[in-house]
Amino acid sequence: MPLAKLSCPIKKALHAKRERRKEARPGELLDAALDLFVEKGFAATRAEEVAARAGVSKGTLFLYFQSKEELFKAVVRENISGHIRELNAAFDTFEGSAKDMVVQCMQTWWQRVGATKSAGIDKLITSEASNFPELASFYQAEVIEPGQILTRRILQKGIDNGEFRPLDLDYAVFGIIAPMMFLIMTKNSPNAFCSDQIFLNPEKYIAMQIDMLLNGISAIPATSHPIKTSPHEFN
Amino acid sequence: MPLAKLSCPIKKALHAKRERRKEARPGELLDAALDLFVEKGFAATRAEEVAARAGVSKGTLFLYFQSKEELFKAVVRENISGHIRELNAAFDTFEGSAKDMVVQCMQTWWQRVGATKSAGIDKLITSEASNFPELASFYQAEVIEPGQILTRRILQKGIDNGEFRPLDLDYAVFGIIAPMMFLIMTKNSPNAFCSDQIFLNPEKYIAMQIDMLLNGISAIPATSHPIKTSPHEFN
Amino acid sequence: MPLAKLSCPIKKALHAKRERRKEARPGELLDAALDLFVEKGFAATRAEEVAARAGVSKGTLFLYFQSKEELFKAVVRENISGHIRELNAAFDTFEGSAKDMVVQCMQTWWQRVGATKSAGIDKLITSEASNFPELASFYQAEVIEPGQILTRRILQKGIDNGEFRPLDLDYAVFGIIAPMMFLIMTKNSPNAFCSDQIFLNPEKYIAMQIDMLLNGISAIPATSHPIKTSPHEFN
Amino acid sequence: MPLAKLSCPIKKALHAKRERRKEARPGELLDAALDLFVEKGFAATRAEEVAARAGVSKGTLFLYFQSKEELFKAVVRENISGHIRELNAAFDTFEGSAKDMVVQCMQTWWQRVGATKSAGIDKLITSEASNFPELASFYQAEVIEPGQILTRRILQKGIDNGEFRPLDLDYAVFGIIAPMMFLIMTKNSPNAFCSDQIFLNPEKYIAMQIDMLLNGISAIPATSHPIKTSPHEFN
DNA sequence: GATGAATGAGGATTCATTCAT
DNA sequence: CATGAATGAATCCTCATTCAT
Repeated sequence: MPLAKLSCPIKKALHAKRERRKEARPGELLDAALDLFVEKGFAATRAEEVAARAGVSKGTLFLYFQSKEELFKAVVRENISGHIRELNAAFDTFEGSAKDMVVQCMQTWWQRVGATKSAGIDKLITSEASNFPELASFYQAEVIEPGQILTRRILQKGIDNGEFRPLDLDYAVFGIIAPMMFLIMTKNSPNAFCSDQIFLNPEKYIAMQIDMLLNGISAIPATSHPIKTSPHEFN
Repeated sequence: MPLAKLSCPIKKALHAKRERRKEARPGELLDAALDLFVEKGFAATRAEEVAARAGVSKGTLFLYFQSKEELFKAVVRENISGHIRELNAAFDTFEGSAKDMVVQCMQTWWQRVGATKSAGIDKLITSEASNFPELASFYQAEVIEPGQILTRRILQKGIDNGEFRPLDLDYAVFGIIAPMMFLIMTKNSPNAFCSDQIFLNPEKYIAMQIDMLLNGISAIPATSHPIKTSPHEFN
Repeated sequence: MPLAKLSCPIKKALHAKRERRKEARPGELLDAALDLFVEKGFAATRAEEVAARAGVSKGTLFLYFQSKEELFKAVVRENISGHIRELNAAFDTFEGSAKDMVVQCMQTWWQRVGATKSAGIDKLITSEASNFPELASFYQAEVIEPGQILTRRILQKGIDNGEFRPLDLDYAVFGIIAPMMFLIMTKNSPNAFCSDQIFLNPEKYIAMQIDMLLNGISAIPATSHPIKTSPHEFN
Repeated sequence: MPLAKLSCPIKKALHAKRERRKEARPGELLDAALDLFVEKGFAATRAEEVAARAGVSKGTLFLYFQSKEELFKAVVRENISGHIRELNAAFDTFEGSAKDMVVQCMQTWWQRVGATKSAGIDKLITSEASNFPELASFYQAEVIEPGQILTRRILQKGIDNGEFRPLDLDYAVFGIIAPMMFLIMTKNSPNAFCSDQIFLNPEKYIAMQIDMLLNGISAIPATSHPIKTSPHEFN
């Protein structure tokens, strides 16, 4: 009604914008929800807040998502998507050494996934997995396993061509995965890990982890270093 | 006043046997709370549920803890402070090499902290930190920083005596911390990481991580391995 | 989530017809709250009861008032501020004698304030003041002091023009205020003061009080009547 | 147990004190309850607080009083007692004039009743009457009516002997009662009436009220002063 | 009798969800 | 479709009352 009587161009612009928005609503809601779920957790995020951040009313949220739980699931499903698939495809055509591939894979993953909001999903899942078992298995199938398979392929290639020493791949994959997951956690749990003194620069962190991963920290590395319970035990 | 007016026999039957065990209550409540907080998160855990699991009534919980939040803090204090302090003390009297110390430290930490219920708290914190800023800084001061300092001491010792090559300690510490945090996450987010096929054996995982940490994965490790953006980039 | 799972016809029947009358709600709630607070006191009045009397649900009450205490304050603000201000304004333009003004003021106050539900608030305050210090000072500033100032102005005028004998105004004001407060108390504590036999007619009561106030009860009044401990003491 | 092994005199003293106390308990509880009920109201007073102030445990309170309501009733009944009866008896043997009697009665009542904790009962009743109808009628019968009868007797005597002009006693009694009730209210509702600036001296207040009651405030009192709606009305 | 630990009904408040406009 | 007023189940917490010691 306010704009009803004037048919100046601005009105059309507004309507056009609203039209476009109509299409975009679910996406805006998902974005807002992602932010808030990551920041505050599922339970502590209020539906109204999500709506407000998306610029719509509470009612509209429930127009697009049956419930807060469904919204949560949609957020996860929407964001888990094909990043890993994409990395896998890239691997198929990659020409360099396995070492380069490790470097490339970790750096690229960070740029395309870890540094984006999507990474918040990983944190979300770890927090809420037990309250949403079905989501957890979805995540398992969509992210965890493909990620492990990709990692495994890279390591296998390095072993095959003599770049890497023989490794138990079931466990070695976590040499790559663990530091990246840890980075996500620190990035997405602002108060938990990052005091003022300790603040990670992601690129430097990744570089260092790659360095340690490939070369270890020992000055004179032993190719075979059997770990056993040391004779020097803690009291 | 509630039951005051009916003094029929059924009333007595309604009351569970009232045991008076003032000394034991707080501990039982803390145990119950730890279980539930770890399992479901802070917000999703109802006060009454905690009480029920401890075998007491709602009211009794609030007899010992001013609020649910205070209960949470008490759980944290009870379960995590001291562990790191203990490890630090152990370090002071340790005789072996820095490598042995790394091995020992990671294995001992796992046995004494990581494998226990307490470790669930670490996962909890990452989820709830933003909703409880003061708790987060408490955790920061009590756990994160002491842990980093201990790790740093060990690495420094190894560098000093030539066991380890020179390292940027600010980042190298995460070579030890990250895999352990990752292990906690997987252990305490049962559905998120551990499908039926992929199930970690913690000791084996730790051994492998130590192996990679000390020796890296390269067949012919380069003592200096500058990481740079590879010429072979992903598409 | 509550009713989400049952979508049987009975569900619709459970919902009372939902009327949307945003403008009207606060007023209706304030009226209901006034009634109940006056009748039962602040603490003994349940929020849900107020809502029910206003014809809305519990939740709606908290939509308009942040808390029960805020509701209480709103009731006070709505009902008592302004009355005294109004009387003060009336005084400014009053033409008659001071005596007439006393008469007029007491009668008008009764009609406009004392006889209305608002007066129940005055009684309320005396009961709940100690539990709501900030409310008490609000009341003090908004009602008590302006009331005293008005009373004092009237008496001063009468003294100045020789209608009244010289009086210690700090205390004389209560010659007017006390009987009116007493009237409020009796009117709003139905069981406490008004048995079947003894039932006050307010207008007659006020007339009588005015008569006694202006003329006293002595047959041959002494202009100066120093009160001292009488030689005839009670045993 | 702490004192079990020493049989020094101090132990006996403690026991002796406890013995004596046992008799006094209900009285101490009633005193504590009176204080707290007057100060905070019925609902806002916690049973435990009453017990604590009486120096006993929560359980003990319910040993002597079936419920908080019964405690309240006992407090009222205990304190309403024979003050008025006493004043009535004093009147029977009083020798002085009716004027002296008014003076005496008001001053004595203040000293023996108004200034004591018992007066808190009057405030209590006005606050809680509607929640405790039975108490209200008890109060009515024990306090209000005897008080009015006494007042009436005094006034009647003054009229009979020509000291007072003819009065409608049904209303004139409140010329004496109202200021006293008002005084009680102000004294027992600390925050409601007494700001820093306005603080009543009871004796001075009573003297002034007596002065006004007996003599009025007019400079030239008219024995007959018919109150009617003045031609000068407030706007 | 006295104690105070334990109980649980009750009440304030929140917030996901509904639905009249 | 969009809105936001209205709803009421759910949850934290209090405190009168009970009862084992």
